[in-house]
Amino acid sequence: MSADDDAPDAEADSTPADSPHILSEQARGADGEVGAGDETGDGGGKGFHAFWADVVADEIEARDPDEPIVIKGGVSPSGVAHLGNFNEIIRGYFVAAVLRERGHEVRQVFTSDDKDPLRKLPRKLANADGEIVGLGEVDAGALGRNLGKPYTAIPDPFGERESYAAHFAALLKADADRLSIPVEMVSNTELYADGAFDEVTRTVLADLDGVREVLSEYQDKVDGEYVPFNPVCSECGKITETVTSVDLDAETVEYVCTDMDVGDNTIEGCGHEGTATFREGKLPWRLEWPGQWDVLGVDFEPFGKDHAEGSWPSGVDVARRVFGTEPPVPMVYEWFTLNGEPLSSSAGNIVTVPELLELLEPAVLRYFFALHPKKARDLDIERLDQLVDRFDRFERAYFGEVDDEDLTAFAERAYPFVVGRADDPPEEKPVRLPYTFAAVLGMVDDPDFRERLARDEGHIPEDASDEVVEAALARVEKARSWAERTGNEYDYRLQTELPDADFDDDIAAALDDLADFVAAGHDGDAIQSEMYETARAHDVEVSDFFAAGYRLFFDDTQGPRLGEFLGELERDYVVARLRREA
RNA sequence: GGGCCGGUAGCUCAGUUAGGGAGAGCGUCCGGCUUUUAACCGGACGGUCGGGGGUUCGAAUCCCUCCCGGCCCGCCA
Repeated sequence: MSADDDAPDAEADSTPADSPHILSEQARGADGEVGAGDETGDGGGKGFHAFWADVVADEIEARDPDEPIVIKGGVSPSGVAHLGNFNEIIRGYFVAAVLRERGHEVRQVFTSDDKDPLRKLPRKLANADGEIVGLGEVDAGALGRNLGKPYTAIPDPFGERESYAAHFAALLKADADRLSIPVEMVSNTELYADGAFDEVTRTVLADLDGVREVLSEYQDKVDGEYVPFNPVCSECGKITETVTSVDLDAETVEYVCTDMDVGDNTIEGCGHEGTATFREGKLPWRLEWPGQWDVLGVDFEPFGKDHAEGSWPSGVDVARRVFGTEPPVPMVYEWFTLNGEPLSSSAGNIVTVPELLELLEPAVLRYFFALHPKKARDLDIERLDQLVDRFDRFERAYFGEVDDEDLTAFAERAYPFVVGRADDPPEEKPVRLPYTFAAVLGMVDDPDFRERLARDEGHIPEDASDEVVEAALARVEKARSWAERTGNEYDYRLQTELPDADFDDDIAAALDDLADFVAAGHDGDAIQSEMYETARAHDVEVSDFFAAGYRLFFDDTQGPRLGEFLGELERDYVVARLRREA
C-alpha cells in the first residue's frame, strides 16, 4: 500500500514475496513503486500461462536451480490414503512434467513422515487393496498398545508389510502407479537411520539459543529449557519430549521418557532415563520440514491450505536463520470436498484412488487435478458424469473441436500432461462414448448389444478398428459401476429371468400384439412407434403400457427408451418376454 | 478478534495475466425425430459476476469497505 506509513512496526521478517500463494494475486511487485531492490524478482516478462503448472515452473526456473530439480510432497501416515492425500503427489507431478518438457531433469520425491508417533487410533483404515475398513477388522488392541511409537515401529495392522508406515506408503505408491506418476518414495525414518539428518540435527542442537529464539516467535512452549529433539525411548519405544542434555561431540542426547499430551489424552512415558544418538530420534515438525528441504535439496513443494499460515512462514524463517538455506518455491492448494462435505475419514467421507478408477478413466482423474489448485472444488460422485463430460470437452478442445478460446488454450497446453504423454501426444482423438450413454449400455451385459446400439446412435465411427471399439466400450463398465454405486436413474438391469408380474387383460393383449410385431422383424424406431399404436389400439394408457414393458425387461417402473432398446436385443428373447413365456 | 484464501446462471465451472460483448456444459422448459418415457437434434428461459462505495468515457477484472465460507493464529503434524 502507501509508501510512508511504515511506523516502527517491528518485524517485517517475512516479506510479501514469501507468500506461498504464488498462483493468486500478483502479491509481489504489484505496486511498482518498491523500486530498486527487486531485480531478482519474478523475472518480469514472463508471458501469460493458460496452465498453472507453467506459472510454477517459471518461478522455479527463476531460481536457477541445480539439476536435477527436486519436487517434494509428503504426509504423515494416517489410517487411510485417500484422494486428498493424493494432492501431494499429483500437483507436484504436473510441475515435474512441465519442467521435464522444458528440458530439465527432475526428481519427484514423496516423504512418508513415518517417524512421527501414532498419536491416536484411526477410526478407519485402508487394506492393501485400498478398501476402507473399520478398526474392528484389525487388532485394535495391538494398535492401542503402540500409541506414541513411530509409525515405522508399529506392526502393519493387516500383517502384510513390515510396519504400519510401510503399509500406508505402499498404498500411496500403488495409487501413483495406477495413475502412471513416477515418484520416489522416501521414508523419513530411513533418512534419520541413514544419517542423512545428522548434519541438520547437529546444526539445531549446536545453537540451541538461536533456534529457541526463532521458534519462540511461533510457539509459546519454547523457553530457555526447550530442546527441539525427540528421542525414541530405548526402553518402551515411544517418542519422548524431555531432553536433559546434549553432547555434540558424541552426537547424543540424554532424555527422560515422560508423558506426552495428545489432545485430551495422555500417552504415558515409562520413566526411563537414557541416551540416544542423533539417529535415534527426530526433530519436531517445525524444524523437520525445512530440514527435509535441506537434506533433499527441495526446489518446489505443494502443500494444503492448512500449512499456508502456520508451518510455511515458520519454515521459511527456520530455513534461512537456522539452516542458512532458501526455502523451496511453495504452492498452496485448496482442499476439495467430497459430495459437498469435507473429507473426513472418521466420518467416512473419503474416497480412494482405486475406488474412483472403477468409475472413470485415469485421465479423467488426472484432469480433475489439472484444474486450478486455488479453486475450492467439489467432487460429486452422484454427478461424476459432469466431470467426465467436462473432460471429454477438454479433450475435444485439444483436438480443435470446441469453439472456446480459453478452454482451447488450456487444453492445448495441459492435455498432453493429463494423458501422460507430454513427449508423444496422441494425434487422433479417442472415441469416447458419452458417460451417461455408456451407463445406458451398461444395463445389458452383452458386448455385441453394446456395440450395435453405440453404432446405431452414431457414437462409433463406421471404420473404427476393433481396438478402437474395445477402448470406447471400456467406459461402459465404469459407467455401469457408477450407476450401481449411486443407484441413480441409470441403475437398471436387463432381467434374464421373467419378473413376477400380473397385467390386466388389455395390457396383456397389447403385449401379445407387440410381440407379434417384433416377431415380424422391425427395427427399434418402428418398435418404439408401434408401442404407441398398440397402446391406443387396446385403449391402454401409453404410460401404463410402457410401465408394463419396463416391468418385463427391467423389473422396474421406468427405464431407457424402450423401443430402440428392444430393437437391439435378440429377437426371440424379446418376443418370448413380451409373451411372458420366458 | 487478527491474518490468508475463496465467493460468476439451479448444478459443475471458464473468463480476472494486459479494464471495453457476461459465457460454456449440464439441468429445467418448449419444440423436433409419423411417438408424453431419461440416449439424438433445435430453441428458449435463466445471473444485482456476494453487497456497497470509489477510480475510469467504460469495472466480474483496479482501489476501499462490509457480508458469507474455509484455513491458520495453544499442542501436534
